[in-house]
Amino acid sequence: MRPRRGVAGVSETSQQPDASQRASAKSDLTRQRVLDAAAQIFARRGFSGTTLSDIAKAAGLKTGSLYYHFASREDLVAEVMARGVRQVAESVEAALAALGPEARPIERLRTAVEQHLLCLLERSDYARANTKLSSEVPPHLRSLHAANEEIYGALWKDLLAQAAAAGEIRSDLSLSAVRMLMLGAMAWAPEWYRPEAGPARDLARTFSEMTFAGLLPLR
Amino acid sequence: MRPRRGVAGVSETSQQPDASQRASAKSDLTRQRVLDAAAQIFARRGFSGTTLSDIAKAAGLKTGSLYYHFASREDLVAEVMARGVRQVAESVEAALAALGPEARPIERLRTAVEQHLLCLLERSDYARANTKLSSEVPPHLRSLHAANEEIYGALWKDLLAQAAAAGEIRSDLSLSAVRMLMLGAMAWAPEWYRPEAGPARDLARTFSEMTFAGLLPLR
DNA sequence: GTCTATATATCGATAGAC
DNA sequence: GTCTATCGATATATAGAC
Repeated sequence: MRPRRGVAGVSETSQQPDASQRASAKSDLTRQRVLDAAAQIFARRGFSGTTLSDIAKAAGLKTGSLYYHFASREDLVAEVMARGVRQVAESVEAALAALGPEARPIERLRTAVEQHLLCLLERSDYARANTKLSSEVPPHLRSLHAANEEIYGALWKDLLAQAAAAGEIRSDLSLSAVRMLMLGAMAWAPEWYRPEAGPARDLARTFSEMTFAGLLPLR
Repeated sequence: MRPRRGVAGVSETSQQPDASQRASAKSDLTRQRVLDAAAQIFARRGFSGTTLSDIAKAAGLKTGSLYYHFASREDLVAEVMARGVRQVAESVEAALAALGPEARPIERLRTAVEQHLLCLLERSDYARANTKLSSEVPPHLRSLHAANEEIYGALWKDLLAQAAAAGEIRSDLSLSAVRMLMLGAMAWAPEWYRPEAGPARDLARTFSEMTFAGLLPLR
């Protein structure tokens, strides 16, 4: 049987909260283990390079057992992707919040760039899996996922629009082209980045320097 | 039976050049049709999203017939990828040659950027297929392909190194990081670019402007 | 909840007729 | 050269024991 989900699976009127919570806790823990394994493997081998048996083995289960936790492979993929967007969004939003309300738009934009890239490179298997999966996944899953990406994309539109409105970035370039080019450069980074070549922080700095000040010699 | 390849399949001592050329021409034409169909479909649906029967159908053949022209799916993929790198390299090299020998390094670099992106966006299914496949393909194929990419990568290393040596771009940034970030931004572009949003030339201009002059207001 | 066993589908690849 | 037919491997998914 499949466990009830929603509202964290906790029955509000239960007389034995401990028992019901413990039962749900075991299921949730396994489910989490499966998701973590899936995110890690999807991030490395991509959508079609990853089978359910790969994931089950990494999570210490047999393939058939996955269907207790997920209705289908698509459902599992969709949840990994949703978590991926959410983790990046939360990372970036937290860093922006830490800047405080008096931060200038350009500083907020630079913070977003560096956090997005750091999250992708060294913080989250889910984030890496999401970017990789989003370019491989069949149209059906892609459109299911579009709404999540849209919300995060709106944050970037705002950051760029406000920087432009404040005159802190150029206004003669298409902001949507700029946004996609920046996100693209970062999305591709996990494909070639090797930690041995240097810390991710340095790469993030290089990227924001190149993006904001450009490659031409400083005047 | 498989047709002889190499030296364009033409027998130098044949008494009936017409006949032998016509025979090889038919095979070569079909082979070309298969490759074109494969490049187009791989570019759109990726490695695992594309089956041999998809390709055969698009080329007007049955699946089994593909094996007359290619020994395996891997061989077909490898040839599509090899052509992809070659087409981009030839596009860029032709544009560089057209600049003439007196062109300054920064101008050569800008030309390479714009040609690379244009080739990816609107010139070549093979180029698009190659970038998409290279991030999906199993390790075995990836290393087979590494040598081709290495050669093209060397062209970019040269362009950047010479621009830096001439003092025409900044020397305080890691050139290899810069190179990969630029190639990555362009590699991702086919994923989101829609011709309705504007000509590819404009996008190429936006990218080179952003890369060289940066997003900060012009001083 | 997880297991084993199996149904079902599909893909890459091969063999042989034409 | 292309076809039809089919083999063998592997993947997702299901059923039922424990």
